[in-house]
Amino acid sequence: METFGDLIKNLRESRKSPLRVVSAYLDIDQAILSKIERGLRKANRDLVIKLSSYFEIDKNELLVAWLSDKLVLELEDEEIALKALQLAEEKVLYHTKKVSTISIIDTI
Amino acid sequence: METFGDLIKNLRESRKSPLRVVSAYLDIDQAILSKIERGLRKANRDLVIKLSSYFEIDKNELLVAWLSDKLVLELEDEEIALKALQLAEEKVLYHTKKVSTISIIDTI
DNA sequence: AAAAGTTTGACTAAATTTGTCAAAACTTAT
DNA sequence: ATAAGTTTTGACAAATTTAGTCAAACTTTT
Repeated sequence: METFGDLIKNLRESRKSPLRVVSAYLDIDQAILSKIERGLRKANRDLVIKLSSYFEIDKNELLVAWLSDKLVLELEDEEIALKALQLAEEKVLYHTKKVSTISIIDTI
Repeated sequence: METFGDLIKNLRESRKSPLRVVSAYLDIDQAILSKIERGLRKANRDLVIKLSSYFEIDKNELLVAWLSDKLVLELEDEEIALKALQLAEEKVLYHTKKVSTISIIDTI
């Protein structure tokens, strides 16, 4: 399964852009980009957005790849990982539902 | 939906234990426990395990509640939260499968 | 072998997290 | 009402983690 780092490394190589060029565009040191590609450093949200703009790909698609990687990192080697993910999903769904209910109430 | 903080606060109150007593058992300042209960501080893994032992409840159950809260925190208000959770699930499943495949190969 | 590209590690700076404490604010019982 | 017990708050310092910088070492391409 492709990590965020793999994804942007593949994108960069398919475009034959050297680290030097992409990192200059992103305004970061090329050592950092190299490490991000190999999963040794985490990108931040702004950087992900800049990357989507550089490679001209959908912003949210890249954000999802990046965020999911962050989640997996948080889970580490926990054997309870799947259960935690599922409960987190329920919590997010609950929040969404709650917010939209409030929105509906607000409009009445 | 019940957060990790709510959960342990409810447990503590149902047992009529003051913060002073529980925090002494956990060997932390009671201010920290108070903040953890209200979601202003994050517990760490060891503390969660101590809590499960104090309240005599299943360790993994409490760890799932805690980990899922951490995941939700990581997602913040991202509208792409659900997609990221689902992709993270796929990544975790892939890892698991990969590991077990390697194990099988190793035994041959 | 020279040039271009990538990786590594050491170092500093910045930011975040964690722990401590005491006073303030509540709550409950007398 | 007040005293005692409990919880919350916020300021502060210490510790840990994360981010950025740089140059040398290593690898690949020409």
